[in-house]
Amino acid sequence: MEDYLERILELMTLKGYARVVDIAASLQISQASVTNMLQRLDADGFVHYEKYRGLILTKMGETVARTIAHRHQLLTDFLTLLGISSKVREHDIEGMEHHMSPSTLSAIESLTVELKKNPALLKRV
Amino acid sequence: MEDYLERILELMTLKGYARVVDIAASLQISQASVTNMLQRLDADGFVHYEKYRGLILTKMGETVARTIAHRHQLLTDFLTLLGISSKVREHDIEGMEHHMSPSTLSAIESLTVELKKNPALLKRV
DNA sequence: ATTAAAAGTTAGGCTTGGATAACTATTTTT
DNA sequence: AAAAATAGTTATCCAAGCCTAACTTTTAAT
Repeated sequence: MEDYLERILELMTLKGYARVVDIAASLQISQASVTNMLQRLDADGFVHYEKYRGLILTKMGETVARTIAHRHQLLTDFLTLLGISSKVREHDIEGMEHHMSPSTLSAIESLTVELKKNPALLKRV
Repeated sequence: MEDYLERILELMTLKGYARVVDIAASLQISQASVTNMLQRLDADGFVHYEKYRGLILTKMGETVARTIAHRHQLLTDFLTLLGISSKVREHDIEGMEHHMSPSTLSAIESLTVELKKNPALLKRV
């Protein structure tokens, strides 16, 4: 569910709308799976979805999606700083991001800030 | 599967054997689920399992389990250094550990080493 | 040695999140 | 406006991993 919300926000931002076919291509899953999940996201109040007509994020859906996107960015920054290649980085973030608590994330966030100020230390990593 | 191997090694080390009932208690799942997974671990060559009689790790199973345990310890060290409370820490590690690539892990490992040498920086995190 | 308790197993079922195939609706092309 | 192409939906199925209930085996107590 989080992956869907993340991708929907991304498409919305990029193109102004998020179609089933685009979400499916972006997540590399079938359109049928997307339709299915959209019905759940609607039932759970994260999107308003009208069949054949499209969807928009609800207030709540957008808030959640932004939190997820922020988390993703934060992890990207951190792993980039550690010199992890973009492919491995994306794979790892994909796996980890939905399981990390706010306190761990905020610690990593401030660690990243400090590391950016300390290239000497980073060179040793 | 990794969770099982990790816990089996832990019980083996701690008590010299790993019974179904102990694995179940430790992972907080039913005994039935444990039996089921042991059959898979045996089929996949990670343990030798004889029903009603117990189990031992194969060479391969032990190697894998040690790798998993090392990874877990490494993440524990890192998050401890960041000041994450043990409860949250365990929860997060549980979620993340099975999705991290060797390169990310080794970067975090050497980062942890460097951070230990730099308490001034850590204080700011 | 019998019975009771504990441990282990099997069978069958549920949920999540995927898939394919067949169908319907919408959009684009001619 | 009709036909073709694209998009979206529904129905049905699958696998992983968990569950409970019912059963069997082993161990412990009397």
